Amino acid sequence: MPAKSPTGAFARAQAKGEEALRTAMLDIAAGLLAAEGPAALSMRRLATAADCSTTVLYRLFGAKDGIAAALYREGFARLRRRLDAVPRGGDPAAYLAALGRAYRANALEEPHFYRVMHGEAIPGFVPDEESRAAAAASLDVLREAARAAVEAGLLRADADVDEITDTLWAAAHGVISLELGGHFPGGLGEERFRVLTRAAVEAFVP
Amino acid sequence: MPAKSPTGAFARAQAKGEEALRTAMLDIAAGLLAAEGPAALSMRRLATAADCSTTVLYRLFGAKDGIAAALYREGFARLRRRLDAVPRGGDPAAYLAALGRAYRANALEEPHFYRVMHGEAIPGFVPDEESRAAAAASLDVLREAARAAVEAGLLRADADVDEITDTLWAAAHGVISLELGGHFPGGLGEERFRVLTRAAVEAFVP
DNA sequence: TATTGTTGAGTAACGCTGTTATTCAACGAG
DNA sequence: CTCGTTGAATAACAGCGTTACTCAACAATA
Repeated sequence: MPAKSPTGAFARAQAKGEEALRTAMLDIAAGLLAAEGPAALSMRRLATAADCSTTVLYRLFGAKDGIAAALYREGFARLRRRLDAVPRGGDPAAYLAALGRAYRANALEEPHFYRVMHGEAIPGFVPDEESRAAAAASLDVLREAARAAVEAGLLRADADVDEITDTLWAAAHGVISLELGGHFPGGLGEERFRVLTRAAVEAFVP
Repeated sequence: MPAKSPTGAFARAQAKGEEALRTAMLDIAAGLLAAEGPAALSMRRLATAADCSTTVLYRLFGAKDGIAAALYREGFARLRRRLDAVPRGGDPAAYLAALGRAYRANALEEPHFYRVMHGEAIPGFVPDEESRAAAAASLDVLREAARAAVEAGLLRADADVDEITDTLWAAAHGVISLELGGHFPGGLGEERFRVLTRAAVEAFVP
């Protein structure tokens, strides 16, 4: 095998145009993040992993913030896919509970991603408006589930759907954030998670 | 004034022994954190602000983690003082609401501290068991308020006090964390905060 | 075909970070 | 007076984000 043959992920994706290159680079970054945590997300480390120089990264993402933003959006996109994949059975209450479990599972299976999605991990990063809108849109299916539950008479008819949605999101995120922060010694478990989040649902039961 | 005269905060505290020195250094760190954010918390910056070398910091705190741990505990100590200062009027429900407002006010007035307290801000820092125990103890007054509310018959008698406490904490923290993350465009306001956290209380009302 | 202009990547540097080995000054004990 | 200890400063190491400079490869033009 000739030494000059391009074998890196960078060279392989380079032939397919800039967009493919960006995607490939983001894949590498996501892999690095999931495997080794946010500390491994340095420009040099990333360039080495992709077999290229840091210049390429700056052309593709502008700066490190660009990579952080891409990972932020990727994290919420994964969450969205995860939530969308939850089967909506006939029972709206069971569906809401399943969404909660899926949300938590997504967070715990890739905690580094969850931390990036909530401002931790990458020091100076603040998502722009568009990214935050995309993040909020990841919860569309939750909002729909809340609406369905109201219309099915399972939740109070006079309750605001947005209020329900935000309450549920905050409750789930709050518990998971404290769990990741180590504030529940010995972990939490699905049952305890259900207990600590059920108030957010039950308060809206007529 | 002779140039050799010790005028820095370091020199001033040095005369009072090691513990005073540590306290003074922590004060400087807390000021730097509150004023300029976690990015300003570098060993060199801190040493410069205290008019000493970085060596002193390593003797006092071991490593940067030591400073992070100290700020973590300081943040929760401030929270505790804040919550303890809330006047407990006769009405347990109003007291619980006031505790919630105080918790949020504390977080929003010094958001950098709140971020340090919840793992953000200082990349690699993970609090040890003792620090986390102290953090949990900051909420003792909330636990007491929950117990009082149960005993007053305001909350369900069969409800577990720890369950109520954790539910309230997670609800408040979840809303505030999302608020700091920019997920409520245009901010939140006390009224909206009350709305989004009231489910955590109302679910326990008999 | 020869020349020019453009695009894109690599190198090396700047100033910053956390950390520590080395050096040196001050002080108390013998 | 000398010795040992304590504690602070200096300077160095590797790594960080970022970018100015350099050069090679290719397209367009004369």
